[in-house]
Amino acid sequence: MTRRSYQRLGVDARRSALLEATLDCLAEDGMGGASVRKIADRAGVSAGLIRHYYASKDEMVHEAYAYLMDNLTGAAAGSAHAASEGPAQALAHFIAANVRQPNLSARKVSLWATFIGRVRSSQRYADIHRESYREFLDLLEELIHPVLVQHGLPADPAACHGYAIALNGLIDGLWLEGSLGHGLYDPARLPGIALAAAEGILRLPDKTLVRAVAP
Amino acid sequence: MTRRSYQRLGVDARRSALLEATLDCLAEDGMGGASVRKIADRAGVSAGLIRHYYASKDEMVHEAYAYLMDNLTGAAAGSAHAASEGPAQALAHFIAANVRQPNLSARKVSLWATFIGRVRSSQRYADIHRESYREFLDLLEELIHPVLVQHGLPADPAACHGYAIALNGLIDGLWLEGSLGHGLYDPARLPGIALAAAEGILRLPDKTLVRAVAP
DNA sequence: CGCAATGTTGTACGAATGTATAGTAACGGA
DNA sequence: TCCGTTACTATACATTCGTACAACATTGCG
Repeated sequence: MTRRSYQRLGVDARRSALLEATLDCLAEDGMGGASVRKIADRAGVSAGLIRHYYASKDEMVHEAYAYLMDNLTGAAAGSAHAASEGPAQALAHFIAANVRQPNLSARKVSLWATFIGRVRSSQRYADIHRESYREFLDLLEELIHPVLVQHGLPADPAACHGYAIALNGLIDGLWLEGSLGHGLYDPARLPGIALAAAEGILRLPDKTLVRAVAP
Repeated sequence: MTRRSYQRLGVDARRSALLEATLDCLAEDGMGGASVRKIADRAGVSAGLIRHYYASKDEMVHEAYAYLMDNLTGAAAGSAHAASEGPAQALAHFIAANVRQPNLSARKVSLWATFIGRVRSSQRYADIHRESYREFLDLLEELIHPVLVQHGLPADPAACHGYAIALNGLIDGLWLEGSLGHGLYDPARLPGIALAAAEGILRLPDKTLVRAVAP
């Protein structure tokens, strides 16, 4: 019997390769169809290797969830940070980045939904969800506050928190439906819709945010 | 060998019992853990019976998805219809109903997410999703239009459609995060947050919607 | 009351699942 | 160059999966 030749990889490289393969399989087949054999196949390794890096399949899937959420929030936060010509610009870019590629992605929303479906029944998933949600909410609150101050609007912590919750809902919902691409409208309209809605929610003058993302 | 005694049920009763059991199992264990045997157990029948009513497990799960979505949209639409003291009242009640019990439910959002995760890779799921989303969007548009007219705001079809998309995003996002109950804020605040945000999105005078749901 | 129709059960079967483990080969340090 | 370490492969195993099917019991009709 001849044995497959292989290459030894560093711990980090192999682990992230396995996580990527896990996400690929989950996006394609969901929790039901993503077996260790399929994942190993996709990663180009044998099934047994998975247990060399993770105590169980469940543990690997949990890590894949955290990995995905870091990726998602990180991308949008990067957009906000890059556009530092003012508070409104930063907030506008953050919002827009969430409803545009690469965050606007059928693959990502499928993965996100698959994991969200498990939050209720597994503490591990719930912890990861709460943590990434809190991070998103905090980020949003920090972006909102200076914009309100700049326009002389009430910016007490309670108000900011409420606005952050509402904006988070808006962003999540638009990202979600836009990513699924049901064809009922053009996803290119989403940034405009999101920004106009955000202006209304925050009671900002019209076009304050819309203009901030235009070139 | 003694055989279990049983009761013959009408087609409709048995089918809906099986669908309910399917949703129960899906909410608990996700797509991966909801096996034919567990579902049959929950419904109090033997596993073989499922294939008497459905050509395959997949077909049954698909029907369970449509069943769930009908239930969700129907409940909110009922709330809007019941409160017919004016356009603002109807819209406000519709929005509030979506972020309150019984729609605000960890079980329901878990199920919804589990199904959404499969929309991308299965045409059947995609069809059901598109249909229920379109229905929701149309409903929202019909509720928005008279409110805008009443307040002398621009109410052309394009504007209404954009507003409906934004409001749908807001509602979906708040419903989602609120239902998951991460404990980061009190879900009882959600109707107020949602209505205030909706006023902003539609550029309505403050409290127009908030007052409409207060007793 | 008895019979036909069929809703329902229980078992069987092959495929696929997660995990365990023995053995092999790639790589780095001497 | 060789050797020990260990990343990695391959096989085995018990279990569970969806489905198929034959036998049975319940129900309605005559």
